Order: sequence, then C-alpha cells, then structure tokens
Amino acid sequence: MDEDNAARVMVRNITDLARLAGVSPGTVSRALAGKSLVNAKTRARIEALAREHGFRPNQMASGLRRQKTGVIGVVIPLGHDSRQQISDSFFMTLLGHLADELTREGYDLMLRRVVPENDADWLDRFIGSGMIDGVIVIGQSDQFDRIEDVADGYGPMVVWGNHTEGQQHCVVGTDNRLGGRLAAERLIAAGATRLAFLGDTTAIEFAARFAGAQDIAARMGLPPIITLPTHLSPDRASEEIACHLSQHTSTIDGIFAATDTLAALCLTELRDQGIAVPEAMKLVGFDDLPIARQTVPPLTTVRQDIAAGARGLVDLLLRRLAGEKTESLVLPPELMVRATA
Amino acid sequence: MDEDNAARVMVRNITDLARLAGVSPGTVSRALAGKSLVNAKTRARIEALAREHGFRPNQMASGLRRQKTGVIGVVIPLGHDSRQQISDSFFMTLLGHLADELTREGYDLMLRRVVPENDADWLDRFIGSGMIDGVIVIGQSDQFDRIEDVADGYGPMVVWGNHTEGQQHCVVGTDNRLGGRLAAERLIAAGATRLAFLGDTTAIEFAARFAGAQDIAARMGLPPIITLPTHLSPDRASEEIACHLSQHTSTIDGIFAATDTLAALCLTELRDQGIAVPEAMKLVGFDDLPIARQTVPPLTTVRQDIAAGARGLVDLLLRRLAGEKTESLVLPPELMVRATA
DNA sequence: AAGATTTTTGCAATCGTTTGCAAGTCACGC
DNA sequence: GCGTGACTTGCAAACGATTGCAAAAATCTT
Repeated sequence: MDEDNAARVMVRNITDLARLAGVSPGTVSRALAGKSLVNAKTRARIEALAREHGFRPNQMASGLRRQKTGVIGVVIPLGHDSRQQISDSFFMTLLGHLADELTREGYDLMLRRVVPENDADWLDRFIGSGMIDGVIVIGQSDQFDRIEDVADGYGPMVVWGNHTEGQQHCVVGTDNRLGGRLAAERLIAAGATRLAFLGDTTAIEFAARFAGAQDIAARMGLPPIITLPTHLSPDRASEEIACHLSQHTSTIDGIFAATDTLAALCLTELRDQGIAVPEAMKLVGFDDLPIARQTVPPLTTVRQDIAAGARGLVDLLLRRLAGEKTESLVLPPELMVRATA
Repeated sequence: MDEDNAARVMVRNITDLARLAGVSPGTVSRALAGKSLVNAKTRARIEALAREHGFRPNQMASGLRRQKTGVIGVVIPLGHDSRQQISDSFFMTLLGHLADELTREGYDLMLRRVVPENDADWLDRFIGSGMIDGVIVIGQSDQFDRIEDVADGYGPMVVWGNHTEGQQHCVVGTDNRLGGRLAAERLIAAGATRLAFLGDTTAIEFAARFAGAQDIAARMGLPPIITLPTHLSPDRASEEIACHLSQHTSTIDGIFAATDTLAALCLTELRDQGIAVPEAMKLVGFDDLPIARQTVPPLTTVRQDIAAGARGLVDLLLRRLAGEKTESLVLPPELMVRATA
C-alpha cells in the first residue's frame, strides 16, 4: 500500500521530493549535491526516495542558477568547402576522442555544424546562447579572422587548427609546416623531383602543409610545387583528381596529398590510369587514418596523433575554464613510411 | 558619445535591454521572439539594440520556463564492444547526417557516449536530465531490453537498429535479414558453397544479417554458415581475422562480413596470406561506405542508405514530439555488385 | 465626441534549483 | 542552568526568460 503510493506519486521536482521526505527543498538539494552539511541519515533517506522515484534534478534549472551548464560546445565550421566536411574521417575521429575525454571529465558535448556564409555570427551565437560553458572549434576553415575577433572577449575557447605566429586564440594542432617538410623530403628521397600538392590551399592548415613542402623543394633547388586544388567530398574530389592527373601526369612524378582520404582517391585514379605507384609516381598522404594501412600499396603518410590532440584540446579548455591563461599546443607530426614513397 | 555609451553598457539579460529601450522586459521578450503582438516600431528599436550589443536571450532560462530546450540528445551505447565503436565509420557518418537534419529543423544536438555496464540507467539519466526534448539512440547494441523498458513511459525516442516483431520502441533501420539474404545469394551465385560470417553476432543487427544469410544457405541445401566473431576496433579485428583465416581458409570459400570495415581488413589479410579474391575466396561486405569503392578489388557489398536513415530518424522523432504515435521504419538494403563476389 | 474595438504594453507569477544567512537543535563543560 | 561551539535545517532571494491577464493607448464607429 505504502509502496504503491510511493510509486504512484509523481515527483517532478525537488520540492515534491522534499514534501515526501518531510524536509525543505534546500535540504534535498544539498543532499543530492553531496554536500557535507547534511545529516547522514537525512541524506540516506532522501537518496533512497530519489532512487525509488527515478528523480533527477533538472539540469536547466540548476544550470540557470549556478551559471554553468556542464556542457561544452563543439562546433565545426564548414567554411571553404561547405558540403560534407563533417564526414571527413579525420574530424570524425577527433570528435569521437573529444566525446571520450569530455565524458571522462564529466562534461556533456553539444555538437553544432555551421555554414559561416549563411550566418555570419555563428560563433557569438553559440557562445551567447548560455547553453555552454566553453567551446571547442574543430578546424579554422577560412574563419581565422572571426575566431580571432572573438578570442579576446571570450576566454574558454580552444581551436583545433594551425598555429600562426602571434595569433590571439589558443590553438591545438599538428605542426603542419613541419609535416609538409617531412612529406616533401620523403618524396624527394624516393626519387621524385617534380612535385605537386593535391588539395585546396584556401584552408589554412593545408596552406601550411603546402608551404612546408615548398620550403624543401626550394632548398633542394627543385622547381616550384604546383597545386592541384580539389574539394573534400569524395565524389567531387574523384573527378577533379582524374582531371588533374590526365593533365599533369607527364610533368610530375610525386604527389603530396593534403589528406589520406584524397591520397586514397588519388591512388585509385592512378591505378585506373595505369600509372604505377611508386615506380612512376610517388605519393604521400597526411593524417595516417586507418585507411592508410589498407590501400594497395599501403600509403606512406604523415601521422597526426588524433588522440593526443583531443586530450590537448580538452585539457587546455579545462584550464581556461579555471581561469588560467594558456599557450597553444603544437604537436609533432611523424612520417610513416609505407610503400607509396 | 551616445554610441560610446551604448557599446560600454553591458547587456546581460532581457531586463537590461528593456531598460535601454525604455520598455518592459515582457515586451523585449515578445519582440525578440517575433510575436505579432508588438508594435512594429518598438520591435525594430529593440532588435537594433540587441544587435548592437550582441545580446542573445539565455537559452537555459528560456528552456526552463517553456519546458523545452530545443536540444535533441543523441546517445551511442557502447555495449557489446565497449571500445572505439563511436569511431566506426558507419555511426559517424550517420551522426553527421543527423547533425545536418537536426540543424535544418532548428534543433541542437547533444552527444553522449555511454558504457552501459558501468552505469545501468544511462538512458533514464539522459532523458531525466531535463536538457533534451527527445532522444535518438544510435545502435541497440546489447541493450534491447533496457530500451524497451523505457519506451512505454517515454514518447520522444527513436532508435537506430534492427526491427524485431512486436517490439515497443520505434526503430529506424535497414532490413538486416533481407540484407543478409542478398549477401548470401550473391556469394552463392558467384560460386561459393561453404560460407562464413565475419562479425560478432551478439549485436542484434549483426545477428539478423547472419540469420538472413543462414536462411539462404539452408534453402540451398548448403552446410550451416560458420561464424567468425571479431571485435570492431581495427587493431584487434586485424589479429582476430588473421587468426580465423589461417584456421578456416581451407574449409570455406565465401565470407560475408558484417561491415565494410571488417571486409576491408579481411581483404588486406587475404592478400597477406596470398589468397586470391574473388577466385579462391568470395567476399561481401555491408554498409557501402566510401571505402568499399577503394579497396582492391572493389568490394561487393550491401548498401544501407545512411542519409535516408538519418532523415527517417529525425522525421519520426519530430512527429513523436508533436504527439503522434509512429510506426517503425524499415529501409530496403541494396546489393552493390563490384569485384569481390 | 463618446463609445466600441483593436493594438500595444506592463505586471507579476512561474519554471526548478541553489545558496547566503539566520535560526534551530544538540551535546558538552563549567 | 547557561554559555559555547559544532552540526543541521529552513527561509527566501536569486538565476533569466515567458506569458496570462488586465490596463493603457490607439484606432475606428456612428
């Protein structure tokens, strides 16, 4: 009878539970929050009741009162290539690791994709919503300036991307320029002399990779590296690569692809056009995604440590939430030599 | 001077803005919410001020008062294979499409990964948090019963997964059993007679795929399909596949892989062991991920329409939020014949 | 120009939780 | 018996936006 009643009574808020427990709402709040100021017996009783009724404090109300939500925003700006970038394996893997790290730290993750051209103040909007305690931006895309604008008015923001000398915002990312150097060095060591860069250099990370490769080409006295711009979505990229190859195949003997995904597509096209890799064409990718080990032949590539990146992003963000003023974190790339160069 | 002042004054809430505009907070709220009850001129003034000060109403407060948050929870239970399932390409791609669809409908997406064994009431916790208007569960994993329990007390939930006769919860998913049939039929049509299923049949979706394949094997009078269980994370799966192959390679001539990812790994192992595909071993995958087109030889696989799945999930969820009582949605799989079977 | 309508606005309660402050209880020692 | 602390609890004011209701202002009727 008593239990029937207990199960029947709807407990919608802390006040209902307080009535049931015969205490004040304040006490229930303190008990459920695990504060030390409440008597052990009372706490036990309250916890039992809460469990019995499946009651959980409303996070919205709690967030409102405490002025913090326990939610970290993760935003992916689809700037220079608005379609399908989110399905890019690299970003997705990073996102997975972020989810892990944030969960471990007791935060929830609010994901938002935005198309900056459609909506100029995507970042302020997210931050100003009051729903998130801090924000992680995945990829600078072509939004460097806007991010920079926001950075000095808003502390708890960390960005995945490229580090530029003297920038305001706190960034975590691989040393893309160094990665580009490693790639070019490898291509040249493998015997290539006329290089091409496959990818859209509008994206700042890609531009840095290209610049690094160009450093080496220049130092070695090779002709300038030509760029073969592509989109990132697999279908469009395929065509574009095919087109590039048929035009330049006789004038180049080494390709540095901005991404393993592009490299893999390129490899497929090369095979279709009967160009032997690595004999007639050397190829190096970037990222070291799982696919790099599965291509035929396996892809030589520059590795980014995604897990370390995610850890860095979360770590820095938490420090910033605690009020610390943090420096950027630049991770070292690592050359993975396999069979394409 | 005036503008200086305007820029200097901090506008933290609707009341501040009301003071500035010389109206009451209520009016500001109505103006910003785009209600028709407010005078056009007043609204213009208020909107201008809001823009000027970069003010946005606090979503927490709004959510609290309106009892809805504009956020949809997306939860990925890591049940039968707790590690790294989120980085599975299929789920990630689905997640990307979900983000698109939800954004288009004006909802935000809150992502949560949970490990059910560590925390039994993962689903109730998420729902009871008051942070989300509805929930999409990606993958039933081994949590079918728990989901089922929740389903009749809570309306706005839709699950990606397998449809079982007579189940409570609303599910969207491919007809896995039919997919399994298509795969087995193709393997057999290509000349295979002794089949194996590669994947962990604890996962209910995989079990259905296996069952479908078994249907066909039985109908054709072939010996029962053997199962080669694996984990989903690439590193462990690789070893396990290698081990399975070295044991069974002489007794089977066709493999149905639960996933394209597994199929691709399997293909790599087959090559390493010098087994010709499709001559000595036929192989069919599942999902039709981008990778399926890039393997050598290209992978014959059963396609799931991920975009349609995402659209279905969101559509059904919105209908349920509107109070409608919806049926499950079972999508047809499609066989993509390439070169491995 | 007074009365009847229709817009616009303001008032104040409400959503559910947290927390500073003050009051209450209890045990202890003098 | 009473003052002193150490624990526990209750009270009530926040947090910031929304909205039913009623008052005020503007517009229309006749």
